[in-house]
Amino acid sequence: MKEENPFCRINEDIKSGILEKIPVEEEILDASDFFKVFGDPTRLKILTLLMEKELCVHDISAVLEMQQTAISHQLKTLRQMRLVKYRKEGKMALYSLNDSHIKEIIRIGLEHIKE
Amino acid sequence: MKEENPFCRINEDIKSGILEKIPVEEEILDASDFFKVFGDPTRLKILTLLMEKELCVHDISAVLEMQQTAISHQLKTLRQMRLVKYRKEGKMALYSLNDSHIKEIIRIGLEHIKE
DNA sequence: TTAATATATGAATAGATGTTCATACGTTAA
DNA sequence: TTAACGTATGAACATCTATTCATATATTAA
Repeated sequence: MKEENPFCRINEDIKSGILEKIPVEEEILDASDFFKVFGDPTRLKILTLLMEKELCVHDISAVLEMQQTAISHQLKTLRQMRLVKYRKEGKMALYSLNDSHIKEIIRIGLEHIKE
Repeated sequence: MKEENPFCRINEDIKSGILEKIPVEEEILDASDFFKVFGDPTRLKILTLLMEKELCVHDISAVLEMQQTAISHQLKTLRQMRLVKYRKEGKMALYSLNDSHIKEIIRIGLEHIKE
């Protein structure tokens, strides 16, 4: 009879038991992509700005003192990840937050680092 | 007299007004580093595993079917960011979650992607 | 139309990052 | 001590990514 769990090693049954409880691969990949968005200082700054006020691209780049193209590229990422939405008003594109999860996540993150 | 706000552009007063409301540079950098941890699939898998159960390094690498060194490197990151803690038991290092924020953040992330 | 403004985007580049490989360290058993 | 196990770590490498530069698109005013 085959020996089981000789050391710290788990057997196949326990392994599949644990695997059943955690998110499937696709969910993990989607979630890590989602969190990755918050993992860049520029994007996090943009998000905290938009928590305060709807802003156009130029204003964001002015406040952050960064180039407009850099901001536009990051806004594209934020749009694709559905974290921001925008509306056109004349030449301007006015950006705002898309979703209530965002404020909550940022709040928890800021809380964590203050401990 | 100097013209103000000719287009969408904000002036210096509004700019500093907004800047006062968002986290300072250091907080942004710390928070984005914190979020960055969740932005990698391997680390997110490890965290969801540890949400279920205290585990040793070998078990984690067995369940995730990844090399032990890869897991160890990521555990180092997780330790440095204070997301996990560990205790030694004989040869083994038993890892567990360090902080209640973590479950909450992961829960919100998973909720977001299901929408 | 031309010019100015506001934004978007592709390509290039430099820097960051995750995994692997080799190896070292610490513990326990023989 | 030697051997096996469990873990950690530095270096190398390939991949990813954020910014910059050049440029395109769209809108508005002159």
